[in-house]
Amino acid sequence: MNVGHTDGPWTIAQIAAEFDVTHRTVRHYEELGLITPERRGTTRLYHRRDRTRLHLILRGKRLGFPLEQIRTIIDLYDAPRGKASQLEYCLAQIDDRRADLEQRRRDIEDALHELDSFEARCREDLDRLR
Amino acid sequence: MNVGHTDGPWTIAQIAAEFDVTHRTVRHYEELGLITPERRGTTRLYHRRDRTRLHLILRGKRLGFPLEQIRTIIDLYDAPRGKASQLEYCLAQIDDRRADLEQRRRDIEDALHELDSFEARCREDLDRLR
DNA sequence: CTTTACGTTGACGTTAACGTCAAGCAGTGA
DNA sequence: TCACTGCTTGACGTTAACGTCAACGTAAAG
Repeated sequence: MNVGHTDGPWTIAQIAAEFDVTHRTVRHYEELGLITPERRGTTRLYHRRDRTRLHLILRGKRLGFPLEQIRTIIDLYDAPRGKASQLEYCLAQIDDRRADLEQRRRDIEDALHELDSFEARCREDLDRLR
Repeated sequence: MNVGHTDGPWTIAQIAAEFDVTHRTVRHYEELGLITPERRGTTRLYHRRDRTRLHLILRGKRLGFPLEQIRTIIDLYDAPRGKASQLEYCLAQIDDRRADLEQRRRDIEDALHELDSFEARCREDLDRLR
């Protein structure tokens, strides 16, 4: 069986193409500390961990979060949680994040409902025109 | 009964305070054509229509849309829809917008689920620590 | 009648998130 | 060996979304 095909380390070009971003974008995220690829000599090598992070970054961007905030979020997932104080801090952060996301969800629901009723009005007008 | 209290025209300071933005921000939105307040002499007067638009703008911002895109959306709501061709254009735009919003909603659902399972893990760890 | 509070128009500054060269190194197939 | 392809590091440019003066008009209040 072929195992080396889907999980080896990836080059910056492969990563960029797969996530449909430019190489400059990937580098920018690294400059901000959002991803930290391995270095073989001077060349960057991306592992599964980096891909996971990139995935989270791009979703955060689609949701309109600034990169700095995205960094604190994905760092939270990777943060050490050995002591009770650290775990409690995590739980508090989680609550904050959830509140934010739920607000956005409400906004989206509202927008979708308005869109629905607007569509209904348009269809009525269109029917009446025939 | 008092009717004049809640629906007169408003000044820029009142509008800005009520929506918790700066006067500069309101002016910026006007520069981009997102709102077009009345002018009494040189002074701006904001009506219910402007408030509705501002409300849509700020929700769009919370959802991470760029102002230019927000403009096309709220213009859509106010656009003339007399002819069938115009109505059909509106309906097409509505579908586009809905697809976009639904994508965002999926992203949010995913993020919330990850947050849930992350919280569960944290709580387990915390329980085990006691 | 002058201060004080708001309002207005520039116009330049700032931050975020990259885009866009330029110039150089490194492996590799002909 | 040489040309080519891909990767790397600067470093400056750009766009969006305002922030931040400065300088001025005006209307009510003392």
